[in-house]
Amino acid sequence: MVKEIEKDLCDEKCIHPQSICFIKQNMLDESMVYDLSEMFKAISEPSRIKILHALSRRELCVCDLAEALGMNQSAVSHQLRVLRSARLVKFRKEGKEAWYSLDDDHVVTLMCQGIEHISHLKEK
Amino acid sequence: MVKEIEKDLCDEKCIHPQSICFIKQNMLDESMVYDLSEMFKAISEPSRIKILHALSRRELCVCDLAEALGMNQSAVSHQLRVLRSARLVKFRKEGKEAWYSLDDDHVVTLMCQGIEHISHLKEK
DNA sequence: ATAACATATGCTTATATGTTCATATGTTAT
DNA sequence: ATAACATATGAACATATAAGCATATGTTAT
Repeated sequence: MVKEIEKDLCDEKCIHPQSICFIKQNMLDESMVYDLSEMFKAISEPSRIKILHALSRRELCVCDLAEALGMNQSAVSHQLRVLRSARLVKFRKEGKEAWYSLDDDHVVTLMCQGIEHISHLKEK
Repeated sequence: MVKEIEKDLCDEKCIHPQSICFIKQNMLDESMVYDLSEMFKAISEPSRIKILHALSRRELCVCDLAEALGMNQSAVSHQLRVLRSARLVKFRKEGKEAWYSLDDDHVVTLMCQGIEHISHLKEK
């Protein structure tokens, strides 16, 4: 019976059919893989990490971010666009200024866990 | 006194000197940003996500990974190399085969939290 | 209306990275 | 020794992306 299922899921070339069947039965679906990828990609770029970390402390305008992080205005704006489309930050306009803040604390939580993890590795 | 510190840390161009000082005083150091970036980059690539997820279930050889994930052997091998240098997977040789497994449960924990997060978003 | 300013964005360039192909390395069986 | 096999790796190519420049958009003050 189990053999039958394995026969359906695997082809003859399999070296370890059971392993392959097991993986195939437990795979993440494509859209989950895609979303995970997008999320981690969003928080894997050094300048975006700095921006998110800064915003985790307080709401900031583009110009302040640029000045504080030593980036030029255009670069910050481009990265904020990426963070916006990943729904990680939101903003409100106040006159000429755009004040950005985190849209999603959860992602910063992930980032902080990453920080803990790395601090841990460094202690060793 | 506080004004003095701010004067040291900010230049005249600042639009909101206090914000900028605050960020500068609380910045992640460069090496942390770099390490975070490397770690998240390692788990932000679709094929690497699939590989890590598969390995989180059981030890697997290259060929099984390739077959189960529908990738060619070379692509898997290249990605395993990336994961190895990020110290996320380890392997042992057994005859012709190389059996890979996770080196670091913590990173998979991060991945799982990502999955929970996204599932949560999708429910809304 | 005009000037000064804050931000956004299209375009370009430089660089990074994933995949494939061909091949090298190392192992097992005959 | 040779053939078959599993894996690793170098080279080439295609694609993605970050950053800078120039400029557009929208706001405020005069």
